[in-house]
Amino acid sequence: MKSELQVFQDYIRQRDLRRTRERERILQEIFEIHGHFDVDGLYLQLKQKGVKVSKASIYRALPLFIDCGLVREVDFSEGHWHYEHIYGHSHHNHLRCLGCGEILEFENPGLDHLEEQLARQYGYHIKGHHLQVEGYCPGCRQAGEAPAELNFLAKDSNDR
Amino acid sequence: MKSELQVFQDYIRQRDLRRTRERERILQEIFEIHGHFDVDGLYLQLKQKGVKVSKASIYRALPLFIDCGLVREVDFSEGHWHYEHIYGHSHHNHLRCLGCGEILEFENPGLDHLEEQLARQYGYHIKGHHLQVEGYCPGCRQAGEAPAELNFLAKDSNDR
DNA sequence: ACTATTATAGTAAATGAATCTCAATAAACA
DNA sequence: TGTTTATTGAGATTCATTTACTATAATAGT
Repeated sequence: MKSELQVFQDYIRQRDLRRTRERERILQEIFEIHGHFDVDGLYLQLKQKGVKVSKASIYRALPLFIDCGLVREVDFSEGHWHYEHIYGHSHHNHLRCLGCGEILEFENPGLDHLEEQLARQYGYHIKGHHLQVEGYCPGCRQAGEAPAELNFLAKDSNDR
Repeated sequence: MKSELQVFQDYIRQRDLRRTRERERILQEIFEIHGHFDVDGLYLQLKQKGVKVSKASIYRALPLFIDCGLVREVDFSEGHWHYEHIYGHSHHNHLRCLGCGEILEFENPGLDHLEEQLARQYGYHIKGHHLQVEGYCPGCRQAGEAPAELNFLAKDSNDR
């Protein structure tokens, strides 16, 4: 399998773009990160290592990485985007705890089938999907299970 | 079934909050909107009708509507949040065209089962999920099916 | 109804993520 | 080596959202 750097270089080559040490250093850093990241964290992490890259360059590089399938947007929370590198990982979705923010990853092959069905049904050419499930982890359940008097929305039995 | 106004009033009553004409007017307007909306559009729509409500009030009211289950965030695109009213509608997901932005709604009962499975597997108390499928609609397919030379990411057969 | 309390509205200022401008730099290539 | 032009960094800018502040008005108690 190509390395992420090779993928990116191929992408660069096929456009009017240029290889630069900044972009490749940013890409390297992203693939050294376990889990999710945001622009600020990435910037600080590079700074701590003495790598001089401006935030503007990070903001400019991310759409390229996304466009060539190396990175994807995970979610927009806390007022900004969170990303993850996806190249070399099988597609997965996220289960997020609304209490502590913990994020678990899980796979759901059933969604492939759903995509096929949607493609047939609506004539779409499906590119992908985002699925995020939210709830409270075992440790946060008590906090999450709001006091009964707040359950004014008398949902029916398929309440989830 | 309770009206959305009643739901909101119950919610208000059970907190330290107060009923105000502004919030109830905003809520009414939201439920008159077909489809998705954003703060700016909602504000203009109210303005056109001669309703004087500040954007700040809209921004302050939305979290309340979301908290009591009347409204939900749909996605963050074009630099701001999009919402929809959900009370009285069965849960659905979105198929969005990356070309023209068209949004189709579809249901997927299979996700209920997924939620149950995740609850069992990880001990989570699941509150809900967001699923968004992306692709190109029949009219935009040609634009979306990028020139072959750009498919440098040699994906395998489960490419979707 | 009158009063006290305090949540809420509106306005404008503040915040902060993301984008853009522009001059200097450095890839790419003849 | 020289030319072309994409890219960088710094700072300014934009724009959605939040906040501070003061006036208002909703609620509860009398």
